[in-house]
Amino acid sequence: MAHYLDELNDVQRAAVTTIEGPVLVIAGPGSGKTRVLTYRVAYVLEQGIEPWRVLALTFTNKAAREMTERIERVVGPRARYVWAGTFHSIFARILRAEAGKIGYPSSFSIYDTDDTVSLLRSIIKEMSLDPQQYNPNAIRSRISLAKSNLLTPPLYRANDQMMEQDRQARRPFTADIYERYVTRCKRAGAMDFDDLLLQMHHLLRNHPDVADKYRERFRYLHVDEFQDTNFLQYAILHLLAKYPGSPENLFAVGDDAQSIYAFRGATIDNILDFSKDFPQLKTFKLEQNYRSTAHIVAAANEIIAHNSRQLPKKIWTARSDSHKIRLLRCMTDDDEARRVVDLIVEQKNRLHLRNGDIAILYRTNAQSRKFEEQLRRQNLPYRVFGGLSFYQRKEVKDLLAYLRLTVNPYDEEALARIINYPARGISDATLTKIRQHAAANNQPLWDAMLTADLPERARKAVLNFRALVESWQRRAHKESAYQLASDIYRQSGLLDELKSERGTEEGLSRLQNANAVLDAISEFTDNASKLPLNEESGETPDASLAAYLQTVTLLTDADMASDSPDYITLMSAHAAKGLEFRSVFITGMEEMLFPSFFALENPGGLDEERRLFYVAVTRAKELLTISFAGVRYRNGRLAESAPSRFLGEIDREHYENLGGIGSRRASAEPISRVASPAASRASVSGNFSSPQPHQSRTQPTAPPADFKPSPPEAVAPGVRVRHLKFGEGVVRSVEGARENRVASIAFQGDEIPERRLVLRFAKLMVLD
DNA sequence: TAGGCTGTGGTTGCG
DNA sequence: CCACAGCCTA
Repeated sequence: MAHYLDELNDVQRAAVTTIEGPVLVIAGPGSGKTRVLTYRVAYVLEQGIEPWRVLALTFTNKAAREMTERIERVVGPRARYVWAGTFHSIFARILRAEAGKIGYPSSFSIYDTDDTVSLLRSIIKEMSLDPQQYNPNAIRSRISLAKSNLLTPPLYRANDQMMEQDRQARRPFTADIYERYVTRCKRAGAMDFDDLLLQMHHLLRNHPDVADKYRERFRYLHVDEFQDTNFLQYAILHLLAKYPGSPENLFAVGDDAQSIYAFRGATIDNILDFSKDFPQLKTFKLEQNYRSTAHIVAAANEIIAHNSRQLPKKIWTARSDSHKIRLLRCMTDDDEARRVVDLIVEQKNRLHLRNGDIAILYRTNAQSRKFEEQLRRQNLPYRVFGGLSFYQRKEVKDLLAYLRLTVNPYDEEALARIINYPARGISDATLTKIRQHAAANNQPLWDAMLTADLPERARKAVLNFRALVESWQRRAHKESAYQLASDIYRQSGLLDELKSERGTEEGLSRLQNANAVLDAISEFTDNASKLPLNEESGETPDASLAAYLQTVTLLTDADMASDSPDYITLMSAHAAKGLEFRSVFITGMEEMLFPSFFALENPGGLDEERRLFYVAVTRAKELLTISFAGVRYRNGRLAESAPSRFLGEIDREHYENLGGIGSRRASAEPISRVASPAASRASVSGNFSSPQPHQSRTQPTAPPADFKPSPPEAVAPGVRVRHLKFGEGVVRSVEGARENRVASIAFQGDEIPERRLVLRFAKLMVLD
């Protein structure tokens, strides 16, 4: 038996060595999922299977790359010929080769979300619909939902449920927008992200010769993060794996408890359908967690037990040494950021954590700002993930639009973006005329540029621009992508435009970003010449500009190499999936934020939020800190908030402290110090209110009978008050109005001279 | 034609 | 509060 198999436990090894027939691995957090997937591919290769017969579909490019690297370590450079990538990148590659069969140019454009939205915006405008009512983003997700469920425009119209939903949302013309959108994408030779899947499905479905070819090629199919696949993705897998005479070698790894993309169309039904469609299915459950210590694993189990629909499993860990979960009850979001960062400093000093061991997680990206401010104050290096991606920056998109137009002149989003940027005398009015002309004659903008009736000056400018692009097009097949791209960069005027703004910090960074695109193209051409696509067919390496563009559109920020290796990670809980850190801070654990306001309105939304919390908690290896604030800015308004119901779903034995505001004393002591259960119970003050009915175990202790909270209005400067936790004190001052009133109170024997309590939130009893 | 100003809307997010 | 779209003005 190969050496690497010795690194696996019994269940893992059984899964890895079952290489014939359908296999489902239910892999709990930290259970060695990546290792199983990697070794399984290695094992298949060791049986003498050619690497190009192995397909491995992952959720992110990063996961694919990591997997390839790890396989390579086991089996050597052969690993590079494995078809490992995301659904989108693998299918883009196949579609590029087969584009002619489905009526697309092989250099088709890929529309990203911004392109899609901007196209929808123009369609909505052309149709004279109200953009308020027909919110382009809402329409976009609608179309995405349709495509993910194989609903083409005619099927959409015939679907009573979809049509009724549109009527109820007062968007009855959604189907018409959808139809136009599809026509326009086709005319532009463009596919959006969903099309990469949908067209792949069409290709396999309607072209038996193509289907045979890829079924023959891919004898071993692997899917990572199976719980996050949607109906369409599953349908494609089904086409590839289920046919007469198929070996049905489909190996799927996932965890229903970590499904957090239902809002995007992912469906747990895929896991259930899997066993129906493939009756030979063998299922393995990986339940041992190698990542986290005991309290973290136990807390995670308790959280997920509150969900109704899930596959039964019990995650356990052999690691008993364990810190308890630390709670930070904070006054405001500013206070929260300060205390989280203070605690990070303390953890670094006391436990010798590196920055890279630490992550701050939050529900919404907007929460990152306050943490950034505090981290800067402490001079701690950090990196924020999410938000505006590199590839969404204006200067990057502008340059890419020039390149796209060169490769595919019918790409209307690219054309509209740069036809007059930098300014070259083609006004909005001119573009509108070209658009109207194109619409009237049902022809692409590129052709309409020649035939539209324009005033002489505008006409000249348009023809000049067209000639410039044509000069690049003629070179596209002959020259290297890099040479051509750098000429386009200069000749388009984009370089000069960016150079003229490099005086400011922002302008300089824009110039650098655009330059970075050229560096990336240079790197791409180098790499492509090193690695043939396919050793079997002898396909030549594709270093063309078109190939680069189809890759780059599918990249995200997470795929960029980092220059500073040791930084604190700031990201949304979603983005943290698949990662692990020694110390994790989950912040903003408040009702209406986590769980989000939105989730509470949708059926199943609460369960999905709970799974998200489960994912966040299980990122922590040793230290888990959860914070929440009584008051935070939301949409410019100061809003109060209650602790998240999810906090009450964890048994208090796993908490080091309960809402321990002001426990400066405690924080000076080792975190491993275990608070006595009695002390913990006593310190919980009735704020763990939970709307969930089935939580008797974690109901808060009632306050003493002689404690009657006074109305907030009764609290005024000078009066003596009692607080359940801090004891007696004197009110020094009161600021703010109504629900935002905050009192500064000096409590007897308190190490903090004055505490600021939000009156709507704090329970205070006036004593005189 | 470009920049400034006002109004509006605002989860989560892989490709 | 903050980002952005669309409108208006110089």
